[in-house]
Amino acid sequence: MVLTQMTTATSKKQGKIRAKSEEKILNAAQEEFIIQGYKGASVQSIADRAQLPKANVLYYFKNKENIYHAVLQLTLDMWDKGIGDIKLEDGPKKAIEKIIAAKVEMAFKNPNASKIYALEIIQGAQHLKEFARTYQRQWVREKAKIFNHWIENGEMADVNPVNLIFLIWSTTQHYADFETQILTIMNRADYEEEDIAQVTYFLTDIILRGCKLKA
Amino acid sequence: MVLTQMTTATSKKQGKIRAKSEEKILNAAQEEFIIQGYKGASVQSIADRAQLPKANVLYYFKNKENIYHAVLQLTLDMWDKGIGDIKLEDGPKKAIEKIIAAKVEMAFKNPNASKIYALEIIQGAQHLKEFARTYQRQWVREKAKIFNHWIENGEMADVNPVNLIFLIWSTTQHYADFETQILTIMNRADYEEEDIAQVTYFLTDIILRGCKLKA
DNA sequence: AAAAATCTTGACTATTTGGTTGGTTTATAT
DNA sequence: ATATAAACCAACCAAATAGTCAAGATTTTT
Repeated sequence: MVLTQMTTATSKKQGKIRAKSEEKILNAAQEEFIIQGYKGASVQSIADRAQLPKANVLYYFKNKENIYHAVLQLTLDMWDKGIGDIKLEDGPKKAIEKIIAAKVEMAFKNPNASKIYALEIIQGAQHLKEFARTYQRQWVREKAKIFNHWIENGEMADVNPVNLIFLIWSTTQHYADFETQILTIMNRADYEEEDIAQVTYFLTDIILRGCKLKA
Repeated sequence: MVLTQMTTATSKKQGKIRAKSEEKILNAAQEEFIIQGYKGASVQSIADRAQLPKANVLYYFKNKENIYHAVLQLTLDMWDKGIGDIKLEDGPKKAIEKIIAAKVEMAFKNPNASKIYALEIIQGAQHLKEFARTYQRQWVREKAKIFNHWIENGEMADVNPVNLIFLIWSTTQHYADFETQILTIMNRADYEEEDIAQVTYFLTDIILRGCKLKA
């Protein structure tokens, strides 16, 4: 399933100039919205970061709200794409490994998407339409059902599947959202490639064991 | 150890009128800052929520930045107070139980503090002074050392203690920060008292087992 | 009860900012 | 080559908003 509500801005396939400008604007906007917040990010600051005059930005996107919606849409698409899907035939061990690996990868490779998403939710999901807000309910229900099957079958520990999903989401996303804090605590300037493997290993190890899927 | 940089606003013990007004303002401001962000929260909107004229708000707090700093300070104090401390003599099991219980309690009882904190960190900790930014490094180092002792002693699984602390922080805080999403997914209007116990049980159970501290 | 300190508030100001306009330049199609 | 459409952009405007001020009201101190 894919989120399909495209904005006018990103839907119509136009010339490559448009595509390129829109991308520059969207990237700039994403950063500004994270750092300054929705209200704090001025169209001028987005334009500056994108190296375009303000009027040009508003030529491609009718108004600020539209820019934000486009950014949000990209974020949701990414979330949707990056979430590891699981199937009954995977069995619990492989399923958990898959979800964790996918989520950690996404957190490290695209922290900004994660941050935009987190900001939006923390602030009350004001800009998310009903559809996007409730979309995950179905996803969680489906996956929970699969986990329950494994639990009833004695293939894993009897833990609440919904909480388990939250646990995996929160721990993985944490490395993106709280990047600033984590780097400060570890006294480092940036994440490195190895961190992905290290974190994936740590989480997989402890969670699998927590689910009685590992000695 | 306590964060001790008090703002002018909260430090000087003044009359009860001042105390009462400041509290009303700070509560209103906390909500506005969460919902609207720093820039988006207008002094007028804070005043409205606090049921005071704007000029009165600015009489108690010189400017908006000051209001925000006071809110942030309260948040940090709470974080500091609410974090379960652990000691070597507790042993790993009790220590983890204590931290989880303290953090879950804080997340459910004071979600707004958690949200303000999360917003600040995600946005790059722009308003946190160096001291506050690096404060937790020491905390984490200390606790990691204790965990390492237990690990070397064979009292628990060989998991990375720093990652373990992040895991506990993220999972517990998640219930506060992503309240909106969690309630939507669970199709509920509000958290209830039992949720605290349920979540505490779930997390303690799975994490203890993940650390080989439970069958 | 008078004086001093604290508190309250409407009115005003300077600045920032989202968005518009209209004219110019550049790219594309015929 | 010429016409048409797309892209560019300086200058402008109206609304929102942080912060000031000065005068009056209330509380506290002496």
